Formats: sequence, C-alpha cells, structure tokens
Amino acid sequence: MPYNAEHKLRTRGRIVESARRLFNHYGFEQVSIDRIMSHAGLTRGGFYHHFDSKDQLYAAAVTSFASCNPFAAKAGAGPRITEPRKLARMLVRMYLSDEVLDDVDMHCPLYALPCDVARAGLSPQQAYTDLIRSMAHVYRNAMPDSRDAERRAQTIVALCVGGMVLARTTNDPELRKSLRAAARQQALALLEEEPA
Amino acid sequence: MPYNAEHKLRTRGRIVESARRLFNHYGFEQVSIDRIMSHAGLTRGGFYHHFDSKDQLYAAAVTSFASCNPFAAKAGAGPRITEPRKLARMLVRMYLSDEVLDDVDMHCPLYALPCDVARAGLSPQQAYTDLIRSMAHVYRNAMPDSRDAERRAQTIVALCVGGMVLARTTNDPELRKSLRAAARQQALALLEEEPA
DNA sequence: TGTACATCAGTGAACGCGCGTTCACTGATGTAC
DNA sequence: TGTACATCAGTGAACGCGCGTTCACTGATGTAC
Repeated sequence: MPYNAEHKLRTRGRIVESARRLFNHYGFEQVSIDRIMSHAGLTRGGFYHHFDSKDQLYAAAVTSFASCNPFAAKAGAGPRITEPRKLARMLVRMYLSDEVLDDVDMHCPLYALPCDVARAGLSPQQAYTDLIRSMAHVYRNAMPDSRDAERRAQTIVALCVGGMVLARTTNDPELRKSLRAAARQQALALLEEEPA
Repeated sequence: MPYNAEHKLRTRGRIVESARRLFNHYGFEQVSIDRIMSHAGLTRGGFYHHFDSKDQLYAAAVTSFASCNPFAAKAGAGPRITEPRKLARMLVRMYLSDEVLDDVDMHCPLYALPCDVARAGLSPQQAYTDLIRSMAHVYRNAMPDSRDAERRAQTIVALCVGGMVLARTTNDPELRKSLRAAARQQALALLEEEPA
C-alpha cells in the first residue's frame, strides 16, 4: 500500500482547515475549490479524492468550526481561569474585542456564516444550536441561581453576536467601535446585576 | 418624449422590490439578474437601463428596506403612531416577533444578509451603515437627552439584530423563542430606563 | 538486500454550464406639423 | 384631426469568464519476492 493511512488523513485535515479559514473570511460562494486547495498547498484536481462535492467540504468545515473553540489557544496563553465569573467577563471582552474583529481566523461561526447556515442542512444547524447553548452556559454559570438567570445569559449571547454582526457590516470605524462598546458594557452589567 | 417619467421610475421600483424579496430569501449570490427581472415581469436585457451593476441593485435593495419599511404597511393598519416612545416600543416588538421571523419578505437585511455585505463593495456597506444609524435614531428619539442615550440606543439595535440572527440560525423552536424574548425584554427595559 | 511492481495521492488540462454584462434591434409612446 | 418622426424602455441573442467537476496521467511509496 503506497503512503500510510495517516498521510491522506493529514492532507484532508489541511484542506478542511484551509476551507474553514477562507469560508470564514469570504463566505461559501465566494471561495473556490481552486483557492482552497492552493491555500492548502495542493492543486485543484486532488480535491475529489477527499470529498464528493464542495457542499460536503462545507459540512466538514462547519463541524470543525463548532468543535474547536477559537479562543482556546489565546486563553491558554495566560494562566488557566477557573473562577466562573472571571471566565465569563473575559469571554465577553474577548468576543467583542478589536483583536478578534481584526483576526478573521478567530471569528465565531455564529456571526461569520449565519446566512449560509440558515440555508444549509440540518447538521450544521445542530452544531450552531450547541454552540449557542454552550456560550449561554458559560454566562449562566457565572451568575447565582435566580428566576431570570437563563434569560440574562441568553441576552448576553444576543448582545455579543449582535455587536459583532453589526461591526462586521458597517464600514464606519467609529460605529464599529461604539456598537461593540455598547454591547460589551450592557453584557458586563448583566453579569454583575443582582438576581431578581 | 416617449413614456412619461413616472413610467421608468415605476419599473425600477418593481425591480428593486423583486430583488429585495429574492435576496432576502436566497442571498445575493444565489439570485441571478435573470431571475430578478423575470420575477418583476421583465427580461434580462433591460436591467442595465436602470442599474450599472448587480452590486448597485443590491445597495438599492438594502436602502429600499429602510425607506419603504415593510413594517410600515403592517403598522399602517392601525392608527398612525407619532409618539416617539410608542413607536420605538412597537419597532422592538415587531422586529423580534414570530410574525416577522416567519415571513421572509419582512426580514431586515441586517440579519438576513450580513455575510454577503462583509465581502461586498462600498455602496452596500454604506447602505447598511445608514440603516443601522436610522434604527438607532428611532430609539435615540424615544429617550430623554442624557449622556448615555446614544449608547443605549445602539445597545437596543445590537439586541434586535443579535436576537434575530440567533433565532434564524438555530433549529430548536424553544431556543428561537426564548432568545428573542430575552432580547426583547432587555431592549424594552433600556427604553424605559431612567437617564444616567 | 535489491529490484520490479502495484497502488493511489496528487497533477493539470479540459469540459460544460451559468451568470453578469453587452449590443443591435423592436415597438410603444408623446410630439411636431 | 391625422400622419410622420424621434426617443428610449424593453427584448433576446451572444459573449466572456469563472467555477465545479472530470479525467488521463505522473510519480512517490510500501510490498512481494
């Protein structure tokens, strides 16, 4: 058998990673297979030894999105944060930061590809639902139990995603800043708020 | 002079309206000029008597949402609302309502097409910026002057858009409801809040 | 150990199709006389 | 009032390009002997 089994798998992984970054950046339709393959250091033709179609690659890329937390690498740099409220505060600040807005590779699928997913099949939608729930869970854990903790947690998620969607769509740098600042301030206030 | 001036304007309006609905439904790339023209009861060739390019049509479609606001027709059914705070409350409730979520023709471009615009040219981005500003303006007007009225207005916009983006992305009906309910409650609270 | 061979990951040219755009033309309209 | 005419909104065929996909080929690799 030529090449060991791992070799093909590693190449496949490179294609998916390349696709994930490019889709994030430019959207599904705007990125050609040729470009994805070149970006992965390969040529067009080999693509169909790994995937049946561009759609199938898309599903693989979305899955790889949701499974790997984009902030993990960054958060891992400093000391590990275990205190729930500290973690929640950091997540809000990071999510809406200039740093993340400017580095497309760290963009969250929730605001990077929401339209593509709304049109896509069921399995990406499930991955997105899980991602929303896991984000809300982090905020929920940062609050004392109360009747409306879940509502506040979901509000924070909406603020984070809404702030970033809007920042991405406008070309006015001042508005990009102030929209995220407004969302951040409100989200942090919701974390500190006394339980109802 | 053949045809009166109004005639061309009316045709143009039909094209824009057709584009607005189809773009909202299927996304910018997925809808061809041919399809837009057919949908408007015209043929492909005439398009360039009205627009220089598909991008320009896109910008016009986004702009048309703000001016010929689809909520207007719905709101127009009842008595005309002039009191700013009442208007703002109604806009929040309508924006995040089941009714609007289920009727794609009423979707706001801010959450229906955000990914398309991130890559698109300048004029669509400008149209989006204007739309964000005009929404914030409605909320701003509903509040007494204060140091942080603008911030609160922008927070409400982020909540509205974030809530709808997430609702569109998930396939869990309960989550679709609760995310919007959370965003709505917070947005309405911000409208009523005492100025800082 | 060395060599011949089979496998298949990867190559790059080519195909077909759809779409944005162009262009020569048509025919409905308002105007001039 | 009737007719000839100029305008230009709208038509539909055609063009060019890019992209998803196919395919015959290459050459690096592990295996058989």
